[in-house]
Amino acid sequence: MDKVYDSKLVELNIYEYWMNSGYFTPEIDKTRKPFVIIMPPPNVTGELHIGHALTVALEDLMVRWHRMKGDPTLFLPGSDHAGIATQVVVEKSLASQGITRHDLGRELFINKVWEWVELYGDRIYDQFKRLGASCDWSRKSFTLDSVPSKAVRNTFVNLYNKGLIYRKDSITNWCPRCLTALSDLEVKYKDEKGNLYYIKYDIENSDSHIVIATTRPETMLGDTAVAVNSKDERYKKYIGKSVILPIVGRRLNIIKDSIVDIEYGTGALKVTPGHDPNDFILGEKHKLEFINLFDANGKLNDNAGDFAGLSIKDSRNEIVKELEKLGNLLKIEDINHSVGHCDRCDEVVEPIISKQWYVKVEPLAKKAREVITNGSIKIIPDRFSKIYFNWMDNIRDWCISRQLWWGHRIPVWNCNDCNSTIVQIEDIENCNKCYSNNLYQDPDVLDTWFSSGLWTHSTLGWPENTEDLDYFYPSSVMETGHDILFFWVARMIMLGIENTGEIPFQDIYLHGLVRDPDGIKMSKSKGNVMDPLDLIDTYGADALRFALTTGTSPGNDMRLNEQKMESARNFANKLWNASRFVISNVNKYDLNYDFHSINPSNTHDRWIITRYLETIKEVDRFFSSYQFSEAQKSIYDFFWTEFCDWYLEMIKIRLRNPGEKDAVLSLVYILHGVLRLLHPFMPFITEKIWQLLMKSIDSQKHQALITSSYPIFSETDNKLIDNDSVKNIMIVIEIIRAIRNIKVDFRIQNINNLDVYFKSDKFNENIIKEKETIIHMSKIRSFMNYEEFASVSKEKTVSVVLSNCVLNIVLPNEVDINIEIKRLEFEKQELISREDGLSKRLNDNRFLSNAPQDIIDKEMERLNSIIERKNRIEDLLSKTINS
RNA sequence: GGGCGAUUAGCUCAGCUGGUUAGAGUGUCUGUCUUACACACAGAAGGUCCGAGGUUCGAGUCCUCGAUCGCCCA
Repeated sequence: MDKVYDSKLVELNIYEYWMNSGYFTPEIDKTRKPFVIIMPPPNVTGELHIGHALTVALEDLMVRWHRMKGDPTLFLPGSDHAGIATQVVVEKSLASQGITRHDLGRELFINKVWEWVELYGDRIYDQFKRLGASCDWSRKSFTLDSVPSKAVRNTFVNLYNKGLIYRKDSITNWCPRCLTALSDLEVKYKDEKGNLYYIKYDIENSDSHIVIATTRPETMLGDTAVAVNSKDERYKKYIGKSVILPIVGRRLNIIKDSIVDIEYGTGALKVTPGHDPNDFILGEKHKLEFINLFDANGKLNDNAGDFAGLSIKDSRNEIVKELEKLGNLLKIEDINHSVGHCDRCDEVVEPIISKQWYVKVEPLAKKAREVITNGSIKIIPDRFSKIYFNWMDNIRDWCISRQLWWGHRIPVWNCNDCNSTIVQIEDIENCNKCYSNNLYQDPDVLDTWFSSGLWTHSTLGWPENTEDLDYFYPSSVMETGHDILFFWVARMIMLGIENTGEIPFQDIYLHGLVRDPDGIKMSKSKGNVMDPLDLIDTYGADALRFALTTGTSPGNDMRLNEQKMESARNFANKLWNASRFVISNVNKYDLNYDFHSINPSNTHDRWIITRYLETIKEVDRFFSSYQFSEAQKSIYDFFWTEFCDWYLEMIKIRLRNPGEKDAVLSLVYILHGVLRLLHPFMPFITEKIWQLLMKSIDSQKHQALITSSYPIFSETDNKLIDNDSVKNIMIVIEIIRAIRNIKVDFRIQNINNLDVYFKSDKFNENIIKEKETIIHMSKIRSFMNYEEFASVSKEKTVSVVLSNCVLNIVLPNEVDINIEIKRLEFEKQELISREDGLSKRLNDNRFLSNAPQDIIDKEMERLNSIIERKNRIEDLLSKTINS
């Protein structure tokens, strides 16, 4: 084994070994409940980013834990066609050759996208493999594969037939760059600086006028009314009259509506039903005319008169100029307002009227709400339930049609001859009614999230009643980022219940965002992304995974930086070297490693095994309650501090003695356990070491770590729990620490020239047994019982009072008695203040009558031990002063 | 406007049924190449747990109010 662990030499081989051995594919065993995670599908042409790395780290650790616990475990991978994103990428590439998708036409363009998918589609899978994701690749799925596509059509047709999908002319968010409708969720509102334009609308046949204020003056071309609040004294008199729309000259009625906010702007509202969601509602209510100003390419259309052909952005300037010229523009104010942007391309979204397909969500949402309320599905962390309810309770219909080419085409045909609309699962040649073949399919495709919403069951074969669907559905955990709770998780619940009648998963685990070292969201445009593949190259996949799950809690954002990566890599190296040490010792012995019969007699071994078993219990508890970071920390602390820093050092002297088989057995026992404990967090290095360890203890048979058993505390382990050994080792550690401290305090070089004497009322025997350990680890010359102390010069002696014994340390030089008194006084003061606090509590009747007995006992014990120590120090002080 | 979260050591964060002297990583300072590991070892310093009330024998932890920052929804 090399002195430094090199992840590059290990990871690829190990992954191939697992994959070729078929460890990722579960065996269906109907007598056992499977553990299933269906991976959130990444964009098929996307690249691995740090969010994926976190997702894999968390999912794979759950998956590996369950697999090792013996559950039939399925981790199902797949990818998403990502409608807009993929289409935009391919369009960009075509643009570099001067071609647009319209030049190619729909069919050729889609072929181009498929070519792209063929070329890059596997890249993201290869990247997931580098992270160590133990997915069942034989079951991988793509949203445009035939089964998921069939699921999409079935769902659409079912919902349509139930009246839950409908088509309607309505006001929709529309992205002028992507040239498609968007759902409400795909619009992100940002506070921005803008202007409030005050425009004068002259009252017809009158000298007076009304001033309206607007942030989007260009939409005035589509105004069809002016609305005021009937309680507004300023405008009451104008209700029922008309104004003349500047530039256009159209006559607009002045209507009243209580929705108009008297306080906002001038209190008079221009009503543009074609281009504002609120005005749309007003328009329907008051039966106003709806004027659409934009064409499908985001330019102003003929309804804009002289402005036709301008882009939306340009039209604002032109119209403002014109209003100014006409003297209708009174003033421009700076304001902050909330502006909707396209989630995908960040362009300002325009509300326009168009014919779109919608899902009537309310009936679905009702059931989806219920399964959280009644606990059928649990959200971790729980606080996201509230956010979920809040959304479900204010839900609006979901616009699912997109004016794109790449995606699931809507299964709706119209007959040009008889005008009928046919909605069905299978492609159609002839009209159902008139048998005409003069049909055309709805040109739109479905929102990508529509197919993603079926992911929990479409990946398992639905709508067919497959064995996979029967066995693996519903899945165990849906693990994903909290940012897509509505987009995805909520819709999977709605559609999962709708399609299968069952919940799609039992638990939802939501993770936070990975941010850059300054806490800023990573983005390519900001240039602050940390590339997971670079991090893997530099530090190893294990280190990346470990770093991503260190010190985090569910749902909370985390920052990643190089220090964390280094720290994780250092831990891997520590594991490597400790294992190197263990294995090198194993090779010196010919032992029978039967871990079931382990029962060492030495205190060191009994102590470390007890601590190991306690760690197992803790880890199991943390894993079961989704506290992965805490589980990881338990293992880290046990391994590094107790096992490496103390146990390994302690037994080094024993290992010099060739008869010490128990020490080697215990070493291997613990390492064997630690590797299994750590495997879900650091799969590669643990598997590699496992192979080396297994080879060294038994070259005949060895199983892979990935399929070995996760350590679990069992009843038979109880006999190995030895609290007396723990107590003894605590005393030994306290003694060693105290001696080391004195050596530093008195600036004694690290040479073995000190004699230390000790005295203990209760533990003399136990301490003397550990004499060699103490000498070795504190690097002193001798360690003896107090009786032999008489002959030693008191001037050179420093005394330390510990909780269970007193040490007298003889230094090479005389000790300044004043410094010694000061040191003892300081300790005494500290003990007195603690004693005061404790005795106050223990004299308080309210504490005694209310606190549970075990707490009172504990406090009592502490107080006694403090008093005892204090007395010893006082004793020492009086002797020191009097000598 | 409504909701959620965060505020704990210089920095980044844990701390999930309220109970020792509040922890870790990292950084800083002092030593050490002690034959598993300098990606290491030994030791040290460093905290009014955002503020103010309250509940309780006991509060970083529970409740109320407030401050600052962030996020979500409208």
